[in-house]
Amino acid sequence: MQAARDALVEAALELFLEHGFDATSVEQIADRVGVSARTFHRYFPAKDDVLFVDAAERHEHAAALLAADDGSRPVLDVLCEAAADLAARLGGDARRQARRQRVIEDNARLRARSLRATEELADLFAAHVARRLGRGPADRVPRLVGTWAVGTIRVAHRRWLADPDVDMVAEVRAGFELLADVEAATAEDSPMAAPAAGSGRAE
Amino acid sequence: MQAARDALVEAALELFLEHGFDATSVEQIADRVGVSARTFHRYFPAKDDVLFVDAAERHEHAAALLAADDGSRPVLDVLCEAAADLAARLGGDARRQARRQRVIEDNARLRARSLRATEELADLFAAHVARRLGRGPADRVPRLVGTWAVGTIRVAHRRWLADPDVDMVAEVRAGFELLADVEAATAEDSPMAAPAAGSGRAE
DNA sequence: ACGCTTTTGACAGGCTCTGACACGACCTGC
DNA sequence: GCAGGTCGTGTCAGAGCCTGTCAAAAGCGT
Repeated sequence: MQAARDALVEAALELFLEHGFDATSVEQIADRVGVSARTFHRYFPAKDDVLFVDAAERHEHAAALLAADDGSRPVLDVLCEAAADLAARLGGDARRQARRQRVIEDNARLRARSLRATEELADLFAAHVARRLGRGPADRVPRLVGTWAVGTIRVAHRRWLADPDVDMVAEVRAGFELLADVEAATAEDSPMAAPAAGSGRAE
Repeated sequence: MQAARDALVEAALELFLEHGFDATSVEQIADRVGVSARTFHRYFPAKDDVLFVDAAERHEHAAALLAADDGSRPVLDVLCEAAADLAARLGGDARRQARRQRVIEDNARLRARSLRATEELADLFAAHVARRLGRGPADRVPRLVGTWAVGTIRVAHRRWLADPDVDMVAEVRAGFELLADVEAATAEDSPMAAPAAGSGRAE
């Protein structure tokens, strides 16, 4: 049942905010919804998972965006769009997201796991850059660009968490503007690996 | 006893490589060294900690490097040096490090925690950039640069893990070369936030 | 109503981590 | 020499997370 699942997420969120993540047991969450702890674990393999249900689908959406890239625009622009989309979704359901993030933010283990999710995103981005550049997904440039791109998202996210008035999408775009100068290195026909800093960027 | 502690680390590493992280219990580790499980937990609050003992001191060293910055060189150069130093240490004790990393790499939870450590490093870098630029440590530019810098380290690290022949230090320097174009934005006297990059395109 | 599948609950067990208490070794000052 | 402190360690107990297994119950098509 999707309803029970949602109820569990909601109950968990409330309890986590009320007593803290570690201080609330799976049993308490299950009790509040009226199911057994075993049932909780059938929906969510681990207690943590109740907080990370939507990350997966956000990533799928980003992957779809990247897959739809027809190659008509610079790679960085495509990444920027995907990043902005992710940011919009992250900030979207603001009420729930904010609560969720507050729980995650003050628990080292959860923060770690959240970072893990962004690393997967970085791999996704890297794979796309690699595709566009005709290189391996583990090559230096794709990996770096992918990492920098999601780093930009994460910074926007953290700034938004600290101050809800921040416009995450604008933050992401601003970040990519700052990053945009490496563009020359990611152009399809550039010498690319060329570490010669002097490389004319304005081609 | 430092000896017992080291012995525990060593035994844990062996067992983890042999049976996997989850499949080895604290008791097994303790048994191999000849102490009780309770003693293990006295040295290491959690089983995971046995793998992350040295990260802290690496970070302290990086912090010291940054603190020694006299401001005579561009910030990015300073970050690059600190990053290269970290890379050298990461690749240093190669035998042990490599085993350690192999264990971490094929376990999602440990990967996550490892990322958490690099996030702390990002904050360290961001704080230094902020100091140099006279801005707040949570401001956009410092955070972004810090994040990108440690992202660069992480990419170098991952590439080294995948292929031990990769020179991590060179990898880091190459990464910073690619990133170096944002340098203008981090110069002390630049308009900095100015998103008006010369790049004609965007949005 | 009859089976089939899915969902749920109950019980059992293994593991991690923490807390409380005891024992011995090793100082230290009287 | 000896009382008292501390430090490392062991033992025991307990809470909590997670998993496996089995059985009951609830949908659902026929």
